[in-house]
Amino acid sequence: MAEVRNADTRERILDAAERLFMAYGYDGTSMRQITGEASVNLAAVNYHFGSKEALIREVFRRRLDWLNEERMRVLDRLEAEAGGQPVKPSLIVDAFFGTLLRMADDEARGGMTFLRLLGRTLTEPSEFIRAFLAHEYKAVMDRFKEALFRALPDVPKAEIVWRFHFMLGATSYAIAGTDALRLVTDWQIEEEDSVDRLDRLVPRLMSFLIGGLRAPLPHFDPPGQ
Amino acid sequence: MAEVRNADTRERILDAAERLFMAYGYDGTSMRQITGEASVNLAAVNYHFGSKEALIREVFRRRLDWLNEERMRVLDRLEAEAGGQPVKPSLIVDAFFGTLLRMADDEARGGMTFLRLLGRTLTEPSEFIRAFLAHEYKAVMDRFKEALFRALPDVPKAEIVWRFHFMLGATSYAIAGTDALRLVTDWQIEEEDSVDRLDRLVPRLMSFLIGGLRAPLPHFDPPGQ
DNA sequence: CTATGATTCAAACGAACGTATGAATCATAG
DNA sequence: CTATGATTCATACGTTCGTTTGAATCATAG
Repeated sequence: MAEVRNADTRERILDAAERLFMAYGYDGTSMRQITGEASVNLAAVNYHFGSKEALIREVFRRRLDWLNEERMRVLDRLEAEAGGQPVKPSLIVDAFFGTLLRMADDEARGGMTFLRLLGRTLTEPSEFIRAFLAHEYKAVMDRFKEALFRALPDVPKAEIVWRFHFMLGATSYAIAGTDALRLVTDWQIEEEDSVDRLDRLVPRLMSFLIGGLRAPLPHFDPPGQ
Repeated sequence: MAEVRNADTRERILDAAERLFMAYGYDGTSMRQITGEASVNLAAVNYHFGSKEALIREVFRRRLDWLNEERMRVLDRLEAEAGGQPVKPSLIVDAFFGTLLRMADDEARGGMTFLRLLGRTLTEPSEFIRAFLAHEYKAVMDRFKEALFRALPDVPKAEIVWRFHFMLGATSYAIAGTDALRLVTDWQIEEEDSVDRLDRLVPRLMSFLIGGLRAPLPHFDPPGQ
């Protein structure tokens, strides 16, 4: 029995789908674009993955499995080194967002293409995609929220959750790419070539995130508290 | 000659399109959905607007024209009150992002629906939409960047532009709505009802944004500068 | 009332969509 | 070599897409 799955076809489809979903979105990318770019037959996607929905789930799973496990490993190590004490907030933020951003340099794990796809997809309209991501992210989110709760015992938990949310947004934009940056600027990012740009993006974004996370607490004007 | 355009049909189409584009995205919303929800004939969109592309442009123009003019007016007033001195960064940020967020309470100007649409659209894959938004935003962006340059003379301009970008991302996520928040939390936002939620979101987000904007500058590790 | 132009309407267009089918081709086990 | 099951392939299905058409309806000007 010949049971060896042709890994090459599967990978070629996943690579093409990753790139096209990043560029044109889920609804904006057709099966014929994907199979054309991957140089495989139109029926190959349904044969190997079952459907377009199942394909994009696999596109994400292929990268997110490793990413979220790596995030857990880094946080494990930080907590072990802290030996019972809470981990510093900046280290927790770096474990979550820094680990993500450093994927950009790792072409074997999707590199910048996957990062931009992920950045765009968190606001993706398609319900099933957001539901899928929420499910994939649940465990790692809970771990990191808990770590932040312990690291910032004086900050109300609701406030921490909101700031985590804000940090996700800032990061998504940052990695959604230069296209979105066109909203803010029209000059090419001056004196910086694109290799340099990423090296500088990480510390830039980290400063911003930590500054936001550690900002003075808001006070609510008229009614509540 | 009967030259009075039926404003009712146009407005009903725009309202339906705004709501549906918010919920399902541009590619995910069909003309038949829009005209069905608006209770108008299928051909009405092409008759009144020309095409689906022209329709979504009008959806945005209807709201953004006022928003960006209002932002300019607020900044005008702040600069007049400062009388030559630079305006405080927190006031500039509030003029830009606070003015946006306060639209949520103004149902006549789109309210929360338009805000969520805008939040989602800044990462919209469709090239022509981002190009259109960049064009619509150019003037107001330039004004606010200039104001921030003057307010923060010690911060490199490239740094300010990036941080503006990060602030846009955090805000987009915040207004893209509770759906995206599901990534971070699964509990209903506790003790807060949805009316209360918005009143608290604004000071929460503002604290975060100012904290990020005023964070210590990053230093770039190995090579450059 | 009549004429005119704006608007609405039902119906249809060709193109593109995701998916399914059954035969052809391939690699391997026996 | 033959048999088997995995994979590829060309082709087609039924649906939905955005847009167009030409007649019907409406409101107003003269």
